[in-house]
Amino acid sequence: MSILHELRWRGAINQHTDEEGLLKLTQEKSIALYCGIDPSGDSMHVGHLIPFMILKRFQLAGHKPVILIGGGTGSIGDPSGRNSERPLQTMDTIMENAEKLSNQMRHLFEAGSEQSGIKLVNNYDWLSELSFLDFLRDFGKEFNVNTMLAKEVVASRLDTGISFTEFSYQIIQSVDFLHLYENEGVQLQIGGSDQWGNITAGLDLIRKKVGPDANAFGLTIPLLLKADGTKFGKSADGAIWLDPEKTTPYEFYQFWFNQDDRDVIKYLKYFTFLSKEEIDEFEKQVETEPHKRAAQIALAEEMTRFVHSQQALDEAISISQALFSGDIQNLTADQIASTFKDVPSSEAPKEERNIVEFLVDVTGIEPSRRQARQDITNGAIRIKGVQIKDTDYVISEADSFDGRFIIVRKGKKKYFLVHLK
RNA sequence: GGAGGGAUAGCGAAGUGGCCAAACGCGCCGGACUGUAAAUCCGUUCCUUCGGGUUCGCAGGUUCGAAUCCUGCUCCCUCCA
Repeated sequence: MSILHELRWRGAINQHTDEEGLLKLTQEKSIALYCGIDPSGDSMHVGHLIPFMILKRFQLAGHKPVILIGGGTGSIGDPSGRNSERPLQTMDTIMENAEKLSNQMRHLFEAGSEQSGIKLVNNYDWLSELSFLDFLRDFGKEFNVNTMLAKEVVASRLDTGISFTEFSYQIIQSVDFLHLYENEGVQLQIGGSDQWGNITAGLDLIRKKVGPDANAFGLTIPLLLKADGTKFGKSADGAIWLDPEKTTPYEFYQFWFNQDDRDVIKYLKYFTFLSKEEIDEFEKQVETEPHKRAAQIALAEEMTRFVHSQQALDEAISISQALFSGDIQNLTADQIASTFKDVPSSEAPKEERNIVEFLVDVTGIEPSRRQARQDITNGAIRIKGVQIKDTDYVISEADSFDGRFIIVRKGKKKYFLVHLK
């Protein structure tokens, strides 16, 4: 199965330029291709992962991926997918974010494979050297404002307004594509479906600068929606981050574990490197014995191992088993210290405390006394596995493990670890 | 520049002098069922020392009493120039 056929089977192709040509090219030789990310945040989240998983598939199929960190474009702000102007970030922040994203990329693309062949570039390196006059003379002349205005991203902003800075974004990204085409031999750019306009702008520029022999392509990936129609990867409390400091491996594991039956096969295709045969098998299992959650387990395991590590996965599994098997009473403090390190935690002084104060003032587990009392009355709060329904209950050392930890469970699935100091 | 319409809890949206801490829907948080799923059903959803306190764009005013009436201000939408 060729890489393009595989991507099609995985449902990962939204649109692309010249299908025939691209198919021919990718089958004939090993090509270089790129995908960019702007350092507007200090970590990727699972949504960002999508195009990069595709990049990785190209890599596995023998092609050469180039990852572009947009230190330059990030300082401008991509108007794609936005209905209002982005606030500019300081260069310090951008540089810091770029560094963090680079590290994440290295971790994802290099860990595990001894010779990765991955190339990481930062467009700040060439964009920052471009003078304003050179920009206008060398590139501005190739862009027709009418065409730029017609791009959906810009057109949708015409009534609310768009700054010249963001308007110019498509030119800047085009310069990147041209630069990589000329210097790195990059012939294909991939990205989310909102990048189509930017990608085609780049192709136009390449054709104008290089001439009719230019052989470059673009490919976009569909917007991933959940079965209930909402955006993938955003929970109520925010994005699921790849940075273990922001989303612990345990929470990350749980995120994938809890995916809807209707979505899980789609995600296996999108995010994992399991073969068609394996995924077909999971698809059958979801139909015949959904309660076993084989597909969700596979997804959670593959993703946690890929993004974090085998060790992080083992820990996530053992925390999950301890928590969801129910009886945590019998664990020792040492077991807790080693197993529960990824559960959201806080610190508390070692003293007796009313349960409401403990949940609100000491640990911040509950946002208000009213909410705390409500949850307690509803039977949603368990300390050391024991349901507490009395709002006057006093937490004491007897509720802890060896006077070192207190484990609070709120609702069915949320656990909190409190370190006693 | 002129004429109207609007701003209500996380969101949408009722309410046009007291019965309004504010209907209803969505979302959130709990609970039941289950498979740590979906759908469905139930409860809760400003804060509180449970006495009460602070809310309906912002600032004043009228009134025993204002989300509701009056004045000014800010922002948004529609029509005319």
